[in-house]
Amino acid sequence: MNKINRKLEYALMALKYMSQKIPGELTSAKEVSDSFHTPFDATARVMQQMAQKGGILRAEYGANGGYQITKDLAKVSIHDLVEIIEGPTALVKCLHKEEPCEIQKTCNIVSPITNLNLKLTEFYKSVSLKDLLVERAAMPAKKSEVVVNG
Amino acid sequence: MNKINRKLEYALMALKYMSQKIPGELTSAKEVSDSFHTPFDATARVMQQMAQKGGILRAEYGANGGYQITKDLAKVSIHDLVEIIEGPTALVKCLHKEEPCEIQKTCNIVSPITNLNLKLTEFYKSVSLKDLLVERAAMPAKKSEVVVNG
DNA sequence: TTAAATACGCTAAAATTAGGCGTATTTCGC
DNA sequence: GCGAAATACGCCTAATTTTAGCGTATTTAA
Repeated sequence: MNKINRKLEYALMALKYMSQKIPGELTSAKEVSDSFHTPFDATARVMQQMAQKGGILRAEYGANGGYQITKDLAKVSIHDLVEIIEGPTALVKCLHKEEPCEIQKTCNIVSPITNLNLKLTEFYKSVSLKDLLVERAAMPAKKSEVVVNG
Repeated sequence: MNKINRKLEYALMALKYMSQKIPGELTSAKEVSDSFHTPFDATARVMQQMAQKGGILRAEYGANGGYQITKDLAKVSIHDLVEIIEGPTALVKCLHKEEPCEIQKTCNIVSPITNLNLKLTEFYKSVSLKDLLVERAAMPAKKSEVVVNG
């Protein structure tokens, strides 16, 4: 469990790359895929998603077009990004109703899993993209309390 | 990301089931798979792993054999269990050396991912199987601080 | 008008997960 | 002693998910 997939990696790489540019400068998907030797299509797609679904980026069409960070990365959590890239997140499918599990009638761990899922979501919401990606010289560690028992 | 796999589900179901029995009573894999309608082989396998690799369970051979919880579930974390069931855990493969990634030379997110991986591991280590599985009537919530920035 | 860029649906390949089969070993009960 | 029931475990196949690529439409600068 807990493996990061390629799309999320590409998204993080692009965001970090873009966050190091001077604000307002455009970055094309090709520029990112060339810089890191990531597959163009997949790289382009996650940048599209961040522009379309999340509004983290703004797209400029046409030749010389590209993307630009529009949201304050301190206000976007890793949880937000994951939902943009992967859609609704949950430890198990049965937690977002779509698919009732075939053993649900007898399942004895719905409550524990639900609880763990909640705590994990809290954790991911507590980590901003700025925390994660942006280098900060000497900033005091901010603590986020995560309640383990509920 | 963060999806729980079947093996881990079966392990948790078995552990919760067993934790509700009177201490010392044996539970066979068949009993668990019958109770929850989980596939026998997969269910048996995770119970074997918990006995062999982790020492959470003790196996008794032969007819009327079965398993018994031997470790204090308060002292086994969900992180421990995941490693027993899935082996070494990491957000990305390149963190346990085995497989160097093909884009590693240019990768700009090794440090962020490493950091996130560390915090996530801390989180999972802070949740014991007792916290997760055992019903406790009126126990005050214990807080575990997880430092988000490092 | 052409080139470079975003936008996106569709399909195929690759990797991972899940399940099942076969067999060996242990031990209880008859 | 024998058969049944249980753990132990290697191996193989099917199913699912992930990953990548192709094709095409649209937008805009030069």
